[in-house]
Amino acid sequence: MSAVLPSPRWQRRAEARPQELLEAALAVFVERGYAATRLDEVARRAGVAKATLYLYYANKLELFKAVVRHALIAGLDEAALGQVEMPEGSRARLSRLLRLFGQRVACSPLSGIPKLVMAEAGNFPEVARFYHDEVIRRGRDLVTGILRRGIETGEFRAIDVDHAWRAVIAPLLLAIIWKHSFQAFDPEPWDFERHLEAHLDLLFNGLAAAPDKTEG
Amino acid sequence: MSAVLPSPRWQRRAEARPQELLEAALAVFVERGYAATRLDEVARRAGVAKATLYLYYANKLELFKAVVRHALIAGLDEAALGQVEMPEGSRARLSRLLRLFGQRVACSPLSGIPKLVMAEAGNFPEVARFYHDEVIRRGRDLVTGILRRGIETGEFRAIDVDHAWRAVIAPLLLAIIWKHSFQAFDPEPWDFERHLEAHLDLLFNGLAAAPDKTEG
Amino acid sequence: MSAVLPSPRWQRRAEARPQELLEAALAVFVERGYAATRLDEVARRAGVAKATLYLYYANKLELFKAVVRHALIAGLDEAALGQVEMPEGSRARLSRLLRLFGQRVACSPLSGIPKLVMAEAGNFPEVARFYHDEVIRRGRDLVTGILRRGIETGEFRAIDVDHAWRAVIAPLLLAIIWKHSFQAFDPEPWDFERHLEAHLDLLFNGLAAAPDKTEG
Amino acid sequence: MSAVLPSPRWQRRAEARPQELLEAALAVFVERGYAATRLDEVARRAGVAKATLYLYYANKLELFKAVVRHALIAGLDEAALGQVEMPEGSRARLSRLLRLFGQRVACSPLSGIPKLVMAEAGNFPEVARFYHDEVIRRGRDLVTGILRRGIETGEFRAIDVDHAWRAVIAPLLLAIIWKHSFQAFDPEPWDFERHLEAHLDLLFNGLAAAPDKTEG
DNA sequence: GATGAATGAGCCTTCATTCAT
DNA sequence: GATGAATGAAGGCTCATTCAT
Repeated sequence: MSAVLPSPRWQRRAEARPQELLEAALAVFVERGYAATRLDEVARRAGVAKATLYLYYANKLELFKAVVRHALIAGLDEAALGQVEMPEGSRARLSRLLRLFGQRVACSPLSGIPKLVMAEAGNFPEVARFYHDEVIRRGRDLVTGILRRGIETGEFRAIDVDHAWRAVIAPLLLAIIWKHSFQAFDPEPWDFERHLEAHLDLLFNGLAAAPDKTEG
Repeated sequence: MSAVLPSPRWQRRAEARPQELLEAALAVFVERGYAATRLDEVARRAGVAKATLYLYYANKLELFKAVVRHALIAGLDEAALGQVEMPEGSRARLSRLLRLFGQRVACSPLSGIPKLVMAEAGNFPEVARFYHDEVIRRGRDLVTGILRRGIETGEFRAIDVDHAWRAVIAPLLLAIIWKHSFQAFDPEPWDFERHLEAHLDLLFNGLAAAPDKTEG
Repeated sequence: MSAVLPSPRWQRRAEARPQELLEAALAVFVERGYAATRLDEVARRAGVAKATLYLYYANKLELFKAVVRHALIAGLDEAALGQVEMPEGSRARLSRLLRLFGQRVACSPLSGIPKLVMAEAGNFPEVARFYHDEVIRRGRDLVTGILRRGIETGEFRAIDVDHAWRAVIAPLLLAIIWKHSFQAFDPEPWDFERHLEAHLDLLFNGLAAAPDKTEG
Repeated sequence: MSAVLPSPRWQRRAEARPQELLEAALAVFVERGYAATRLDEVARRAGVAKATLYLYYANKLELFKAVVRHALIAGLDEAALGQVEMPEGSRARLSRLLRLFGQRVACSPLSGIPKLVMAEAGNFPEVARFYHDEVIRRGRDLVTGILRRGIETGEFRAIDVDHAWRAVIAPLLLAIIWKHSFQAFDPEPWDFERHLEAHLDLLFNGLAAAPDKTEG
């Protein structure tokens, strides 16, 4: 029978389409940011006509929201991988966590997602809330968990965990921003490894339980 | 009666104008970001015609540069000058610098500028280059200068200054991002002071020249 | 009743559009010149939105080029082809070429294009270069080709072809200028035919291979 | 009496300012053409503020008219110098006239005026009429006078003087157009001398009274 | 369902012109 | 009279969105 039917000019891909559109959109949003993303380009990369986007998403904003939701779910699964417990010391555990994040996120195309969120969160509270509640909270819990355990075991000094966790994470996020925003203008090539080592060096010395140090 | 006086169509304010324009522009850039800032709106807020902007600044980019110079670079140069004059130790010096940045930038509306730049640098290479060359470089030089001096005097350990400076700054930039993107969704109120203290605590312990600490 | 039919907001005319746009553009360019032509007006005359122009032509310059190609270059190429096919003498050939140009260009609205180019070339180097490279070169090649052939066959004197070709063409261009600039103020009606005859008369006598004529 | 009356406005205009303004304006109009001339630039070259222009000329158009009037009067006086009669033959006379025009106008900055007029006449009938009546008519009379005399004396063939005069002048005008519009895009340097020689060669051969020549 | 074609609203920038001093 | 300062009206171009097929 099918031999009789004229082959349609396009194929019905209602199933696969949304996925493909989201992936193309993610790529462009990550590269360009929200405002600078042209739906023309998204469509081109997805291999469809621009109008086709509107069959699936009401407008640019809805597409953006769908992209972030979709991408963050993937990102969360990725993050979950890093959570397997190992019977190591707190220091090794923290080290492993940060290195893992470096490999899996900061040094991969995935880094586009936190970058995108940091860049656009201000304009899209929904996105910000989602990311805060689902991603950041988990990351924070991981870090504070390790810190607290390290303090209990005496490996770390008794620091203000609820505020210090950001200082632990900050250099990794800065690395992501640097890579996406300024790397191109820095004459020296970007060396994430040494950047991370410098941070860990400072961090572990800063965390280390030691005799006494007075305030500055 | 005043009703008789013909209200002039416009006022001549050559002296005050640049200031007023910069202030209006700062406000709009901070609220909307670079790309989304409409010169129409800047002009409206400054109470002038759009064309008047072009009497003082050649184009949008130049206006932005002027805003950044006025709002950030002036402060940085001031800070650099202040640095030389104080006969303090490196630790106090670094502490003072970071606290100053916290007060003057991170906790003020000015924080909108680094936020904006981080968000949109990817789309506006000229903006990114300018910020990198004019602002970041100044900040980096201040920090690395203090670190190097501290190492020379023996206050600090011999760390990898060229890579560690970002770790010193990162928590402040993260604070800015946090404030603009996620603060609203955090049940706990944002306490920059304690955040900074936690960072300084870690940092100075991490920097402190001390007996022996082995790698992790 | 026809009143019930919803009149479509626009019509889809992918086939006919380019032609229509070019015709509208030609008319406006001829009436107003290059700089003074508003794309708004071109669009209005073509019955489309301004943005529609950009579906077919990247910008004003490209639109202009397309107009010139459509209106002039096609004719020149046609003329060049015709040249090869005719078994006439060089004199008849030159005569035919100039008469053709007279009919097709000088005496038609198309004359607006050379006029416009001559008038505005100084301000739009790209326009000038395009016209020089695409139109003038073609015209020059046609003329010099005929002249050289005529000299070879002995029909014409051995003149300085590389400099004389402009003298062959000049009266035709002057005719165009006259028509567009001064015709209206000349009490005598403009008689292109006789003007051309006077030129050809002078020209062919000037070209004719003849006994001896001494210098002046 | 005049000492008592306040000096009328028009008297002030007869002083130095208008001259300077006109000269500056001439230079810019010649360089840029009418539409592309910026009053800003005219003012800058004249060393006055833009608003000052409006004290002397109601608007851009009036300034343009004044410039053309002023410049062409000077040009005509210049041209009149060449009219002194000499006891030469018609051929030498015509040769001298064209060479003189070449030197004094085509190869001098004055060429900007005919160019300007040819370019903008279509849009400014007043200018066109003025130029036609005052300049072109004189040029035509000079040329036709020489031609008629040459025919009478038997030096020239009996040609259609009333139509041929344009063919005599055309190459010179084309030279002016070429210089201003296309010279820059021609790889070969512009050689006015040879261009003129080629024209005169053709012209005098075409004019020469000679045995018999058949068909055109 | 899919898309090529079309558009309206808007933005940055320019410039002749006018006002206030 | 002279001018620095200001502006209104455009113009070229872009792009999210919608329609006709």
